[in-house]
Amino acid sequence: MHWAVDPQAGEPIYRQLMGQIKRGIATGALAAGAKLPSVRDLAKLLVINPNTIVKIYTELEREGLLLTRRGLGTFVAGASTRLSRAERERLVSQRLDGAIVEAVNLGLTAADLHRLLAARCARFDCEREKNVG
Amino acid sequence: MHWAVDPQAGEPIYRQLMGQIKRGIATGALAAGAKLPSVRDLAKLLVINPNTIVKIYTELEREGLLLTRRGLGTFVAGASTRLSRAERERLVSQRLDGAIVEAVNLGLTAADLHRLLAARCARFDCEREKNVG
Amino acid sequence: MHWAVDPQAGEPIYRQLMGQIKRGIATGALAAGAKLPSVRDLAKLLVINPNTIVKIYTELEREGLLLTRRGLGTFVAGASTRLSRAERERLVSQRLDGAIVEAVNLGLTAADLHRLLAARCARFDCEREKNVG
Amino acid sequence: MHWAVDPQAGEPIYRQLMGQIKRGIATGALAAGAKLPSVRDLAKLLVINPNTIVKIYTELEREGLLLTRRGLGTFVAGASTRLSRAERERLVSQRLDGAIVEAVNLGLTAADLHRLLAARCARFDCEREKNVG
DNA sequence: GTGGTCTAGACCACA
DNA sequence: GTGGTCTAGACCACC
Repeated sequence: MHWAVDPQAGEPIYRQLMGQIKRGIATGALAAGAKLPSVRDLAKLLVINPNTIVKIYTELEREGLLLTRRGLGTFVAGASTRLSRAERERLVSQRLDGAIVEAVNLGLTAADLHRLLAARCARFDCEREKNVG
Repeated sequence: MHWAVDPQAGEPIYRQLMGQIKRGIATGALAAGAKLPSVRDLAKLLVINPNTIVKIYTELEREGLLLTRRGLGTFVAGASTRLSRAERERLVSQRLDGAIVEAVNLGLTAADLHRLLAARCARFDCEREKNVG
Repeated sequence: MHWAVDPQAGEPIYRQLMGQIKRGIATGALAAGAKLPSVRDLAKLLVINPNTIVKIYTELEREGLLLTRRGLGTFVAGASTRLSRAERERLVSQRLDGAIVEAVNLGLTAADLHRLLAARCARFDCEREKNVG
Repeated sequence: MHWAVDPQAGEPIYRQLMGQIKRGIATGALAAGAKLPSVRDLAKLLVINPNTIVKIYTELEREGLLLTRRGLGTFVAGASTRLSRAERERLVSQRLDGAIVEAVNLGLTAADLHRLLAARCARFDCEREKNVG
């Protein structure tokens, strides 16, 4: 896993890093059960404050993506600790709504959206295979 | 023009709305010379603070996209720069990528995503008709 | 609403205060839509660090009990923003499990538990009526 | 004696287990002179660090509740102080109160609570039989 | 005025 | 060693 944040970017550091971890888990770069760097190590590596890492790990644990065991460290959670089906679909739908509004405002149709979605899904599978293979 | 902001979204209200106006101009939904809603009308419609609208109009006027004529209202300035098709698809694809990462993390498949997308598009059309009709 | 925390207690300050707010909402002392004290005001009142209040409000917003609107303040959320039925039952069941384990270890039976539960529910309704009435 | 700890609970593991032993002694489930599991057996059973067990046994010995005899194991010391019925019901009621507050906040009724309690009690009995049988 | 983010550094509890 | 909590104080963005 390659760690990097840009403190100068408009997006807050903690949000950049959360996205990075989420993508890592989604693509398989961070497998279930894998141990994440300790709070202090990651803070030192990225030259940011440890509390910022604490915030990120805490937030991702609340979302069910990470598990933390005191004195041991923080780990990638398995799929077992996840939310209900309806809850998960609601979260994804929220994201899709953002894409739909964007598309409508830019003059794209529902058909365009489905085409783009298929294209991005395909590309996403490619990244995943690299990590698995 | 379809106006919508989400006060709960991470993106600040004023930025959501500025983006919407810029995109409206980019796609032609807001033609050169078109009149924008008055500050108080738009504030009432979106249930947000009128000062927020004032800030947006002022900022866009500073950027040269809008023109304010005392006592008449705010209008789209001439010579709007339309985005290319590829550019617009790139913006929408970014949003879709966010939805895909979320979906993979939550154990949903590409098929699930297409199903949810279709459902949300349908619902979005319904809401739109209510506003138009 | 009466605010009080004990920095000397074993339970962390933020957890004490979270419980207090939850009980306030549950009993009706904090009605839906009510505005909570600002981060700075509450911190000054309780003589604790503002960041501790921020942590509490953030956590309760994640749980869907509070809503925060930037520049306006933090408010008690309505019942509409709540979780799915299954999700809510899961959260409550976790608490009940704790009570069951405690009961078994102390030699109480399932019948005892139901009797105690009925008694505590009754007492809880009384508190609620005081706030409503 | 039914042994169980939850590494994800807010309460630290060592405190959960210490409470369990104290309650076992209080109710008589662990009679005076009874032998406790060996450090490594209990650690393996609960999938926790053996050092944690050592810490608990040492602390309880310091409190005079346990006695360690080299090469033989750890035993319950004499003259255990049993809690009164009222005292035990009070401890369980505290746990139930937590469940009630959570339930009210999540919009569940007293009837829901009783239903969930019955369901969890039933499930708990099943697990118990598996361990006994 | 409001909350959001981040830093620096302390002390504690846990495994 | 690990994470958890809290303080003090900074600067920013938002309404």
